[in-house]
Amino acid sequence: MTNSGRVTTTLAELKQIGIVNALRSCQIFTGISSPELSAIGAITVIKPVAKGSYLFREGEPSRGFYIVQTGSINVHRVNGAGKEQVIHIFRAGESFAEGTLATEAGYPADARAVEESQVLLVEKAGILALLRRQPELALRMLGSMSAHLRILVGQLEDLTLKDVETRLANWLVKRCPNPAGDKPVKIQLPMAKRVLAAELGTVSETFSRTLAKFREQGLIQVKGKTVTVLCPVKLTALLRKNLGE
Amino acid sequence: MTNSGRVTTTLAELKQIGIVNALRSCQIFTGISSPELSAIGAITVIKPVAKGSYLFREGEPSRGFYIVQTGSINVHRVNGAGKEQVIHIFRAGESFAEGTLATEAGYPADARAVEESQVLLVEKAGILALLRRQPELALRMLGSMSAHLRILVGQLEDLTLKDVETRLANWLVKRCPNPAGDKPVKIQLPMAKRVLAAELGTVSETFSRTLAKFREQGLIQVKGKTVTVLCPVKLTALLRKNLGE
DNA sequence: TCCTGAGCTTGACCCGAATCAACCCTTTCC
DNA sequence: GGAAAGGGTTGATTCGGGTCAAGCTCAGGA
Repeated sequence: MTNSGRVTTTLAELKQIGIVNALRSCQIFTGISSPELSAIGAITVIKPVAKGSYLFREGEPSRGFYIVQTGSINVHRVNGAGKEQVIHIFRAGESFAEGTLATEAGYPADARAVEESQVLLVEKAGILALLRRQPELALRMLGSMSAHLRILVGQLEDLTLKDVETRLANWLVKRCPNPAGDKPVKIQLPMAKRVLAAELGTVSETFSRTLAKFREQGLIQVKGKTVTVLCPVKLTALLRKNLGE
Repeated sequence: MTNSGRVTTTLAELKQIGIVNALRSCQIFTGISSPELSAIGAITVIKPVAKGSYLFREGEPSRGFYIVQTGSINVHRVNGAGKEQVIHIFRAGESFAEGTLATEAGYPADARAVEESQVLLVEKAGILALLRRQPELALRMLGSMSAHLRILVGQLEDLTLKDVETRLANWLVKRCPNPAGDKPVKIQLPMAKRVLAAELGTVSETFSRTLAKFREQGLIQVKGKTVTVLCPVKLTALLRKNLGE
C-alpha cells in the first residue's frame, strides 16, 4: 500500500462512519448494535438523486433496498395512459423496497426524487447474507415491511371509503400537534400543491376547491404554502362526522 | 400413562401428521425440511370457521398468522359507515397476517369466512422463537409478505387507474388458460356475484351491468354461475385497448 | 418596468358508478 | 302448491370528482 492508498482508506473509513451514523438514525435499525451496523454499513452505498430523476422503475431487477437520508422519494405506479398513482412519499429516515430482497421479481413500482435527495442503497446480496446470520435483523425487516403493508391498507381505505374532503381533513388533523385544541395551528405545505394533491389521490383543481370549501366554512386560512387551521377541534369534528355515522 | 392417555397421544400424533401435511402443501413452506415442518406443526392449531364468522377484527392483538386449508377468507376493512373494502380473498394454500408477527400493533383489518372453512393458526410466540433460530425461514416469510405487498400495490392501481369494465376484463382474462386463444373457455364463479363484485371494488348492480355489456358485445355468455368467454383473444384486445393508449 | 411562464384558482361540463327502487328469477320450507 | 326469501337484473336518478378552459398571482429575467 502506498501513501495515497493509505489516504484512500482513511477517506473510505470516514465515509463508513458517515453511513453508519445515517443508518443509526433510521427507525428500521433502532436498537441494532454497533458491530452489526458496521456490517450493514459495509454493504451500503450513498446515492445522490437529482430532482425528478428515477431511482428505479417497475420491473427492474432489485439491487437492494433504500433508505432516505435527505429529500423525499415518490414511489408510484403508472398505467399505459401515463397517469400515476402515488403509493407513498418517503422522507428522511424511512426505508422502502425491502420487499424485493426475498424474491426474484423486480421492483413493483417506480421511485422518483421529488426534490434533490440523498439515499442509501443497502445491497441485496450483502444484506441477504447478513440476514442469514442475524435472525434478529430479519425480524426487524419483517416489522418494517408490516408497517408498509399497513400504509398500503390505509391508502386503499382512503381511496375507496373516503371522499377528498375527508382525506384532506384527515391529512390536516394529522399535522395538528393537538387535534382536540382550539388554538390556531400553522402548517407549512412541504411541497407544491399539485404534488400534495397527487399524494391525496386527486388533482390540483379538486384540491384547490376543497381548500376553498374549508376556507368558506371558516375552518382554515390559506396564504401561499401556509395553511392555518383556525380551530383544530372543529376540523376534527368534521372528520369524525364524515367517518362516523 | 394410562391406556386412555396413550390413546390421546396417538390421536394427537395423528393430528400432528395431518397438520404437517397441510403445511407442506402451502407455498410459504415449500422447500422447508421435514424436521422444521414438524417444529412448525407443533405450534400450529386447526381452527374451523363457520360461514360468516370472524377470524379476527381490526385492532385485535395478534395471536399469530393464518393459513387457509379449505374454504376462503375475506380480509377487508370497514369504515364508520359500515361499508367494507375487500383487501383480498385468500383461498386454500395461502397465508395471511404474517405482518402482525413482528409488531405490537394488532391486526390491521378484519377477516371473515366467506364459506365454511378450515384454517391453521401458527402461534405468534412459537413462530417468533423458531424464526430466531431459522433465518432461512425468516427470509421465506419476508418473501411471502413481499408478495402481499405486491397484491396490495396491484389493488391500489386497479382501484384508481382502471374502471370496472377494465377490472372485470382483467379478472376474466387472468382465468383463461390461454388468453391469446380463440377457443371458448368456461369459468365457474367461485362465489356469489355480490362477493365477487366486492372483490373487484364495486357493487352487484354495476357488476351485473358490466357482464351484460360484455354479453351484448358477444364477448361472453352467462348462465348462472358459469361465464363462458367466447373468444379470449377478443377480451384480451379490449383489455389492452383500455389499458394502453 | 414590463413581459413571460409556472403554479394556483374558479367556473362549466361531463362521465362513471353508487344509490334507490321495482321486478324477476330461483330455492326452500311449510 | 304457495309463500317467503335471497340473488340477480334493469331502469331512473344523483353525485363526486376529473377534464377543459379561462383568468389570476407571483417571481424571475430582459
